Amino acid sequence: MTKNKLKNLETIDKQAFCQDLINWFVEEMRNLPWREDQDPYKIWVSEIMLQQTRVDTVIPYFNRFMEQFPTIEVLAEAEEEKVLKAWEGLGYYSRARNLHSAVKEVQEKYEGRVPDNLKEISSLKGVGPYTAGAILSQAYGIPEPAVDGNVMRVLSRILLIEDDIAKASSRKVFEKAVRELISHENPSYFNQALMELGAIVCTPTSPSCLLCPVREHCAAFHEGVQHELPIKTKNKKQREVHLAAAVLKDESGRTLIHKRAEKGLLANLWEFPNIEIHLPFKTEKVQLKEILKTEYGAEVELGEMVGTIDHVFSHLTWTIHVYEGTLTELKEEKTDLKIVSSEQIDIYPFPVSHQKMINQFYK
DNA sequence: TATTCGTGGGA
DNA sequence: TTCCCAAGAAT
Repeated sequence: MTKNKLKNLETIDKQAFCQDLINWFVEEMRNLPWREDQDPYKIWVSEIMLQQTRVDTVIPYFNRFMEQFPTIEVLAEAEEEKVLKAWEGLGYYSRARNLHSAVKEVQEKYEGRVPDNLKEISSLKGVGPYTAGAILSQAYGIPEPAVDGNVMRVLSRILLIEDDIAKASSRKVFEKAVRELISHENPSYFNQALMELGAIVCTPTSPSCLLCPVREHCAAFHEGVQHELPIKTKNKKQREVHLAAAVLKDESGRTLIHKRAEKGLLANLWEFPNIEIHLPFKTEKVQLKEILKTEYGAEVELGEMVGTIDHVFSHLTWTIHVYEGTLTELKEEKTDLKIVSSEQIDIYPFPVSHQKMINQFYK
């Protein structure tokens, strides 16, 4: 009853495949800042940043991050707010908080040395199956699979694997394939070459098969079905959320900002005070003024709506109606509220949606 | 297992 | 415009 999904593993010339793949990588690999040496810390940071994020986007963030936090020791002793600020604009901010937490654990529990075994490295926050394999193979030469989206796309074509790569369970199929194929002489280059091939040649929509170093090993190429793979089900449409936000200034031109909750969307980042609008209650302006008083202890004079910010996340969209106003009184001193000047505001990490508000309505 | 977690770029 | 995507992990 068990269908043999990896039928083409029996016929592929594994030795020749590895050789063709790695020889290509040696010639064509891009010069990337985290490839300058095999520092496990640099590889670790790069792999976290690269999760669901393009190489071109990561490069400047990685360089700045390494300048600011050059070693595990430095990062372990940094304030979380500084780490989030360095991550500002990169997205998926729990990556930064998990990395910071895990680096602290490595510093304390392993004397600052990144673990070189699957059990320990996998126990670190933010290190899942892919990242564990990437670090172990690239930093320590251990033949562990590092299966990301590239690897699933490439191998789905080479081995004609028709599992839905959108399903979490499919990753195991590809890990099994990698365990059969991986070069034990150079697992680092093998893993990186599969990803590099996916990024440069074996691309999602129009693979450059004529430039592919392993096309003679590729079942999909021989069948002419490379455009039909991988199989991937579509994702759902985003949920729409409406917000009303207030850019409030006190008599000296400073503005009120609020630190978001420590869990959930944009956790621990800062924002302008805002509320989600549920229709069809009072007008949003009245709701906003009311919440500012009850939840924030802020007495305000609100003007008319001055603009709209639209922002798209992967799973929802925000439409923010922006109100300007005057802060006349702030009753309590709360740690998640601050009144800051235009110079001080640059210290705080904001999501891109609120950076837009700073640029358009504050500075 | 399915959903939640960002952002910017390209088809 | 709309959709998908890009070196995934946590829950």
